[in-house]
Amino acid sequence: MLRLSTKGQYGVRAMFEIARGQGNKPVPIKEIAERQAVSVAYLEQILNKLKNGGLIRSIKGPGGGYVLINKPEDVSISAILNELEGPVAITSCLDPEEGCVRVDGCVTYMLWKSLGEKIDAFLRTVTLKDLIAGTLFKKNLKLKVKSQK
Amino acid sequence: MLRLSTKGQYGVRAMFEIARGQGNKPVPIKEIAERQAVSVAYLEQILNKLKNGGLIRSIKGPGGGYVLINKPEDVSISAILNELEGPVAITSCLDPEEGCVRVDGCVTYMLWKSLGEKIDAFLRTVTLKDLIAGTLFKKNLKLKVKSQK
DNA sequence: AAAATACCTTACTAATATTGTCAAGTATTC
DNA sequence: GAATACTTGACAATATTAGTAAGGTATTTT
Repeated sequence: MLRLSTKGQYGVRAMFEIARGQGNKPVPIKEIAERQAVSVAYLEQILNKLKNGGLIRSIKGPGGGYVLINKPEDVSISAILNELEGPVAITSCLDPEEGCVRVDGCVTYMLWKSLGEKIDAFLRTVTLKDLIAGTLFKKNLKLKVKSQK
Repeated sequence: MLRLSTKGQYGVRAMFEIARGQGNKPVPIKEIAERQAVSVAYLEQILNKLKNGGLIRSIKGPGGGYVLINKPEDVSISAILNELEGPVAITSCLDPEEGCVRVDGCVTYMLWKSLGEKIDAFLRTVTLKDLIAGTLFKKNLKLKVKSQK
């Protein structure tokens, strides 16, 4: 359950590829597509969204490609996924574009809301730099959920 | 993103209804269906899974209905969702029934794995009793993610 | 200037998953 | 034995996902 779409997954990986090329040359879409074994056409849709969201910019012409707008340490996974799939919304109640329909006293409303917030809080703490450095594993060990029932 | 299916949502609410009737009489499916404005036929599918999963049992005949097998404080949301939708698996890589196909060094593997674990850890801390008591909100305030970068 | 490279946009389609409905049972109690 | 209630399996409508296809436009290098 709670599967992330391939768009989100590929998007994060594409951003990773672009971030890795940071400082050197722009990363052409073809290169990203090859490394991820995804079609250029599909990637174009994804990168387009990220571009409109102000996360990357494109450089045309030979030698061109995509470049990050911000530094890798300033790009969170949350920001990437938000652009590609909108905010975390476990239920339609919590989707800003929909809203609560059901009558009952919304017993579960707080449950799904809390879960969504927890997820986003986590995704905000992880950045592209973490992916590049491969520090995620270590870092995660230090992130603990403290229950004080 | 990360939407939970209605099956999972209705399932949790159905379990809530059954838990609320605990100690009194078995809760007939018709009653649950009415309170949630869901068809009996659809609910049957859901309750059937929960029954096979050992979370509830059914009592036939007039006056019959569904009853929890364990106490509300021993039934976590995680257990319910696991039965209805399988374990949290953000990507197919992490689905026990599938597995990793992609070639690349799995840069994001730990990311999705960590997220999945975080989600499940949270869902394990919330039980039907919490929903009944309405303590979720307060409790959640005390659950903090401690980042020690 | 023209060719090569690379991005840009829109439309469309196939596959899959979700969200249910429907029908015909079986079991139990009053 | 009639009413109540659960049980099972097949099926269909809808929505979403995942991806293709085609025909652009913009920029740089030679």
